[in-house]
Amino acid sequence: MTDVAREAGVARVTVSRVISAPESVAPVTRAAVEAAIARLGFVPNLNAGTLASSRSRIVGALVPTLSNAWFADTIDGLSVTLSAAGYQLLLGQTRYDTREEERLVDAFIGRRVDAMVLTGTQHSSGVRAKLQRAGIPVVECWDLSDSPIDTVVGFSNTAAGAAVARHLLARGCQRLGFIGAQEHRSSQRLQGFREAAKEIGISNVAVQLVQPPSSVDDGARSLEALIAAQPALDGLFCSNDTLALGALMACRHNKWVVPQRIAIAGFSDLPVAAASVPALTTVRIESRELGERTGSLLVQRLRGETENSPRVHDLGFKLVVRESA
Amino acid sequence: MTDVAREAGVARVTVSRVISAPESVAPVTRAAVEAAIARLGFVPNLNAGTLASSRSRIVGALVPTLSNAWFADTIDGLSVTLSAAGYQLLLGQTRYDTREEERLVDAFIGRRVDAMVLTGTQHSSGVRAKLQRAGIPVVECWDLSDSPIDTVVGFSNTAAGAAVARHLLARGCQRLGFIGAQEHRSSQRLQGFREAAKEIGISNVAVQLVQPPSSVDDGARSLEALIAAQPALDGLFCSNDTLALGALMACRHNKWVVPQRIAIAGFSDLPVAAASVPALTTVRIESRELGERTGSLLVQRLRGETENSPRVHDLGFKLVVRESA
DNA sequence: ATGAAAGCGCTAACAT
DNA sequence: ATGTTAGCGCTTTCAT
Repeated sequence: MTDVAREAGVARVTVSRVISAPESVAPVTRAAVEAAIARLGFVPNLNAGTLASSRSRIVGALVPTLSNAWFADTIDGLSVTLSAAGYQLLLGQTRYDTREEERLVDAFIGRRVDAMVLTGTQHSSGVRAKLQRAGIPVVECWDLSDSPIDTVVGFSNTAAGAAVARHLLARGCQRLGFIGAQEHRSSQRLQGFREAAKEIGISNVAVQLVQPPSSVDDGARSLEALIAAQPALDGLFCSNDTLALGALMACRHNKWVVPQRIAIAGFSDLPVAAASVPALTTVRIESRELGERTGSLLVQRLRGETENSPRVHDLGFKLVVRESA
Repeated sequence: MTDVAREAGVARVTVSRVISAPESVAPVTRAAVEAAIARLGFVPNLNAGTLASSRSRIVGALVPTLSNAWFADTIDGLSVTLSAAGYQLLLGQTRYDTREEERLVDAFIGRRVDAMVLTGTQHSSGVRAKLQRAGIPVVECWDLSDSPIDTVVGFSNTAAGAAVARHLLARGCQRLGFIGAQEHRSSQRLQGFREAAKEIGISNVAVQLVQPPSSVDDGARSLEALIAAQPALDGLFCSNDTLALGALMACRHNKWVVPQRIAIAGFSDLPVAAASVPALTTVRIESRELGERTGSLLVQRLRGETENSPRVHDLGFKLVVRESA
């Protein structure tokens, strides 16, 4: 930068201003500086800027894994929104591990991110404390919460689970099953599913849990296990579409006709859900919008447009009834 | 840090050493410093460290979009590998746009990333020049190249396309079609596909191109357009599984029996490819491994283990023959 | 509209 | 094994 200043015959601050607040510099001066920048191929060191200004223009985001299309879509939406506003995205994967989440939060705070995005609303007290102490905007997404760290953008996983149960029961299912990953949002869906089933007197749900991240094979194996234990099963809720697709595959292998023999519902509405045979009934989550909304909320906050926006943003969900249930 | 030093009764450097090279500090001193760090809840400012040492421990990665599961998987593998080695991942999406790629490269260099990962081997001269000038390790992935910027980790897209053509021809297809996204790697696959077809005298390939990122619907619509123009089409190559799944969907709607009426092959082997009906013949790319390999190569380089490793790493591909072709 | 001075919080290089 | 000094490349604040 000193070089650019010398080349343009101005002080270093002026170069700095041309970069971060061009309109505060006289057009002639600005042109000279810009020419010098171009001539020297100068790329400002943003870390030095961060150090001096204590604003990094980096947002940190944590997801369990990118291998699940729904989280990848959320990050896609987030990344586009942030990028358009001049923010960079630092990404971490927790692998559904609390200790890893805490480690990453530390690392990101060490980098002085301007804001953090977390997946889910269950976090260790360490994470909550560190984030609070950092004093930066935090968005938790993919669920709702009564005690958000700061802001929440999501939907009610229990309500979604309940909606699926009501649908299966309405179409006449009597013996319900559930296949889900061992993680919090999946448990919430199960809880809602159970409560709604109980309301009409069905208190027995056959449950099969798998280690996240869940695979198509997990879904197939789990359904076979479920049917082995409970041959009369006629209604199945899978906590995500990947598992549901696997369950459909198991049905084809075993000639269990869907939805007659057994009705199956998934969760999240992957693009392939509509293309499966039979087409998958599922709960649509607008994963990408979730990320976009998170991003624009954060950008507003960071711009200081502190409009007293609510702490909880419920984006809802939608039961998409196709052929499988 | 000054606070920690005072609290522990040592100089600031000592605190610095406890953090970055603990073994160079006497156990007693170290314990005192660690206690002080814990007491004050001190989180070192990594940007200051970057500025002073000119090592950021950040790797920048650029993909066209995360909404394609194959790229998301590559980033997943990359992220895990880098994270284990103490590196953070700065992520950007180019949206298949060269200008956006260049903008992001600038932004990442400005952040003084220690290394860069790019998708594909076609980049503007500006990008090449900037990266060269930055003097950092660069890995281009998802293709091979004769003139890599630095290192390449991928496979031959043309060879993969040729393999698909040979397979379709071997099973008796006579009138070939291709559906692909308008982007370079897809074109490479088409090129290989065409060349292999020509070798046995078939020089006519009906082509339908779509704007990336490609969707299931794109695949369905494209096949219908293709068949409208060329009713005798009996062999189809889709440049990715998403498009192929859409094509299968169109076949079901129109009662075109697969593979008898028309054989269909996809690309990348998404988990759902095996679950589709009929099961999709495709080319398996180990997307996740591709990211892991990229990460470990980079970590080696950054550690200075400059072992004269080759510049081009061909991870290959595998034709997976299922039911659809 | 432009500049001078000071300092952000670390690490490198050289002592001791 | 620990400390001293200098400086990384910016932005801030206050002048002019």
